[in-house]
Amino acid sequence: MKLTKERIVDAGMTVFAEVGYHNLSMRQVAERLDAHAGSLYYHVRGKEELLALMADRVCRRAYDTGTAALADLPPEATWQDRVEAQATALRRSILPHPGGAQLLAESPGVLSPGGLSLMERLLRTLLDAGVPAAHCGIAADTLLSHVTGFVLQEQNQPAAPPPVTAERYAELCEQFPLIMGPLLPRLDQDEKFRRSVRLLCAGFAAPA
Amino acid sequence: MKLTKERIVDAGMTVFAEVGYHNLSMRQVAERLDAHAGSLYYHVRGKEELLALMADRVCRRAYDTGTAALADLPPEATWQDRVEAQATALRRSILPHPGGAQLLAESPGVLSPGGLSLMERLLRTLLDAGVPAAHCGIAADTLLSHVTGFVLQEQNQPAAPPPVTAERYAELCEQFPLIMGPLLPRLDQDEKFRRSVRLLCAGFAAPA
DNA sequence: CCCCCATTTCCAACACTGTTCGAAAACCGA
DNA sequence: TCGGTTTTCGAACAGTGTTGGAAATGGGGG
Repeated sequence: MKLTKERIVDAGMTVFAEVGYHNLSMRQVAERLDAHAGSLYYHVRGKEELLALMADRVCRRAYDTGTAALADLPPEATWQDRVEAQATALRRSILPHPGGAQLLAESPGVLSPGGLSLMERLLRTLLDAGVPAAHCGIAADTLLSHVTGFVLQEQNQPAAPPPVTAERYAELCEQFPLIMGPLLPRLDQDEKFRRSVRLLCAGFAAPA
Repeated sequence: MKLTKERIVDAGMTVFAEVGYHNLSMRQVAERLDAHAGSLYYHVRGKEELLALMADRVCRRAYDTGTAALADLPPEATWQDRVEAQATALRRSILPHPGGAQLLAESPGVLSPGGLSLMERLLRTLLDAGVPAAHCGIAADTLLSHVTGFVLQEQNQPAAPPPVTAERYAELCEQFPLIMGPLLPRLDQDEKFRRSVRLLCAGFAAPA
């Protein structure tokens, strides 16, 4: 079948979902299309452009699932709920692809059409909510970069934390009492994300 | 001169500052030490470990410059000032290395000694400030991931924005009126960063 | 039909990467 | 000086992104 920019990005996305960001190679993408690596370069300037297109696609998917999530919201939902819905839609779109946060991070995220759509809708929600107009720009920007930053840490956390000896543990408790102490509740990532978004929203609503 | 983990990390940092994250190769690091690439692997398990060590060093430097910045603060400084000082210290430590945010992003940032130090001190300032204890954990986590997220976008913004045709510009204005509109003041990055940190602080102080 | 031309694909190469491994060298105490 | 350990070399391997010239493919006009 004929090669197309669209089809290349499709193949890139499936390979991406399978092997993750770091192991994604042009040759694998080409192989999935029964083509040779060099052929891709007739349709795409280089790997960077392909990655940028894929990042844009992630943003678009996040936008679509976001509209669905917003539609499912009960009518009495607050604007914080609407913000949270968009944030989790973005997070959920990034998470299934291992290293997906890097993808969004490396390509100039918000300049693609998909990224702009996310930004625009977020600004709309904030303005409609009565958030001080002077805040809205930084607020939306902050929230988006926070989501990618959060998922970045999330995806790079080692699945199995390295074992620590008892003495090493004691040493850590002495050196970092607050971190090790009972102050940090061991929440799962979903809950941590929820709360961090609420925290941001609280900041948005604060007076200038 | 003898090869050492410490010296390897040193060489890695200088090469890193020169060529940036994406072009950093073992062979360049080795060359700077008048050694061959294979020799590094006697002292370091692989590139990942080297990068992790370098990330830790960035955090340590951020910690040190942070203590200096805190010491220079006037006594009437608010706790928001203290938080901002630490945040900008971290940002300033990442910025001079092209792609430095990726370095912190890819290695499990907060688990290294340097990262833990940053976290611990941030928790301390938040607690001393009377921030609700239930907030502090997520707050510190959020702020740190926000800084890396912010610098990530900052460093990946194309230095020269691509030229847009007049019709393309009009199309953008119609599709994204809020983004293109007068609502987003064109601030320089320093000011944007300052405000975003203030925004986060406002959220931290909000009641549960 | 056939030929020609443009679009598209192949394929071999290049320079480079991280990493491994056996051999050579350097070091150091006995 | 010997012997053993620690350290370095140097070549190799498999893989990467990317390029450019040669081959194939596809579709109109004579």
